[in-house]
Amino acid sequence: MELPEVENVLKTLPPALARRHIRQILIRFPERVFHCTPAALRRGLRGARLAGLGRRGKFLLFRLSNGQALVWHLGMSGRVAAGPSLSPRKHLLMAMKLDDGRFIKLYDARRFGRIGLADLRALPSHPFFRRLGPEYDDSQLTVRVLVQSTRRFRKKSVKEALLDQSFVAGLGNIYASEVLHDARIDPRRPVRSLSSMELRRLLASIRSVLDDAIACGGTSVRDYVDAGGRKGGYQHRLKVYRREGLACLRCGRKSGVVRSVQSGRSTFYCPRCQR
DNA sequence: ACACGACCCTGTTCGC
DNA sequence: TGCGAACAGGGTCGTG
Repeated sequence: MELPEVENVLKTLPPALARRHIRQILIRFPERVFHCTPAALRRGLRGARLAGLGRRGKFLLFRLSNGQALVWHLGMSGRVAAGPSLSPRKHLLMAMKLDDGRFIKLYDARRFGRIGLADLRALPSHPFFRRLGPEYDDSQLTVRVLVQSTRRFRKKSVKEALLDQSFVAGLGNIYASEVLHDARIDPRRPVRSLSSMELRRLLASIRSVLDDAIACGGTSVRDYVDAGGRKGGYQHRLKVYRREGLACLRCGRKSGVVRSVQSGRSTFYCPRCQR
């Protein structure tokens, strides 16, 4: 679940859920609660009123009127659903019963996700967020900031830097490959070796690819669905991700897209037009 | 101070 | 068809 998918999950949760009071909390995988005890999470949520939704990087925020927020990182397989009953219970991570009788249900098949409670006024210092880099659309994020940031990385490739949430928050494995193809940069290049002109292209591509993906409702390459159970549409726009052996959609090179592995994760790129 | 691999899980797809 | 291996929108921790 990357930034565009999280963004679409929050956009597709029924707005009517906000302003409802939380009556009951069910936590089925207490080992997935971090930085506070499950009891403290329960105490923070019970009786509170939902005040809106937010996002920071890949974290989804359920803002509460008591100044706190339920924070959820969806991991690889997080899903959310709202409805009149608790079923289905398979892979249910936690649920909140609201005062209109409906449930907000958080699912996590692989249990890589994390939930926690954060004080909204101190969000940046919360352990979940302390090391997060800038949002992709933050006006404070400039080429100059990126140039400065690349100096921290001794050996890291530009692909690995894009996956590092302290560089820019929100990119994951699909969009890292797509962004680098859009920017015509070889993913294996040491990020330190990029010129400021290349970083300018990289930043522009981060913004355009993520904006497009959000507008398309995210990428459903496997089983991602939004809060309404609907698939995204960006999988039809992917230029390289999971297109190994197929022609490059930009330069036309036959069997152009190559798959390699970096830090144990697949990278897809065109060796002709990405340099 | 870094870089790397192992590890946490379940589900689906692939190759023999 | 069966069965194990490989792989999957992620991140943290221990080790060298």
